[in-house]
Amino acid sequence: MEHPVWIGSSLNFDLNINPIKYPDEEFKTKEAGSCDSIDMGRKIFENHEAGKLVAELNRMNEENKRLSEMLTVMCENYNALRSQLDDLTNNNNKSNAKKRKSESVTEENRVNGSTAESSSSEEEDSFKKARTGSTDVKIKVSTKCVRTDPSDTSLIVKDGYQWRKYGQKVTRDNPCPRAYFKCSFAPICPVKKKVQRSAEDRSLLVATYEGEHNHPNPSMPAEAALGLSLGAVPCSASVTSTGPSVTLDLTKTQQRMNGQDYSSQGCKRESEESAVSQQQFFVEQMASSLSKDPGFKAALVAAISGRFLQRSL
DNA sequence: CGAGTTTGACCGGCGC
DNA sequence: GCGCCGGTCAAACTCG
Repeated sequence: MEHPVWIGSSLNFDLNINPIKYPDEEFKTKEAGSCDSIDMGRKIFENHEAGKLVAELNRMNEENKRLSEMLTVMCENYNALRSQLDDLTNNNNKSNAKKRKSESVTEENRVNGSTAESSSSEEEDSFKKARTGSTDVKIKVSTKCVRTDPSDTSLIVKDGYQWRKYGQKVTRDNPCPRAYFKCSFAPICPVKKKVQRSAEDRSLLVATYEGEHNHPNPSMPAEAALGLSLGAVPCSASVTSTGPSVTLDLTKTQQRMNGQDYSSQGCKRESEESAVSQQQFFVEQMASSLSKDPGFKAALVAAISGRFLQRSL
């Protein structure tokens, strides 16, 4: 990673840049007194330009603050909506499971009867687990159908996660072998995956996922990961009397992740361990996002140039 | 040599 | 109790 490793929750870039001696300054000292009227005019012009730049910087700073606040509000709204969606999905799953139990529909029939989309997904409770009596532990089961080349014998469904195959079996109702996978991206991830070709349509790979990942998807884009899991990252670029500084206030982010604010949104971490690893992941992603953000770069350049101007006055 | 895959053996649930 | 079946284990094997 080319980005710096930031320790602590608050990042502060203090741009204490040593005054740079411009060739112009040398010219001034050498020929002091010889061109007073020209120097005066230049100084007035520079003061005027610097004033304009400082005003522009202040304006940008205000706008940045306003946008940060808007972003925070948007993310809070998003989290609230997401928790509502989760509740609705859970309720739906419960009713679906009951329905399927009564109808005695096998999973294979359901999959074959699904739409002929190249890729589809749905979630349901494990009625198999319910059958075995362990109704307390609800394992999330989802299926995904992927259309592949029928001549391709590999049972690989690309979903961004890292899987380790631990078994293969030919089942009674399907001549195609079923492969068993465990998630190997995180050592304690409980998710399992079964992949089997559809008996009726050999070009259709049916992947059945059991359980939920306790880690982010390794292939998830940085922006999506940030938006889904963290919300806004408050940051500001400012020019003060003591000099310009760019501050990333991650304390708010941390509060949101660990404190009441975050948990009240229904986004509780599953374990402390995963929370710590996720924090590290997010900090890296934030650094990456900021370094790519042209707006952030512009603000930084403006702050540095403002500092130069102040020093040269 | 270590990590991942293959494959036969084994285990537990279920129906008869 | 027995056989069937799906799921898992683990030793052997392969590959980089």
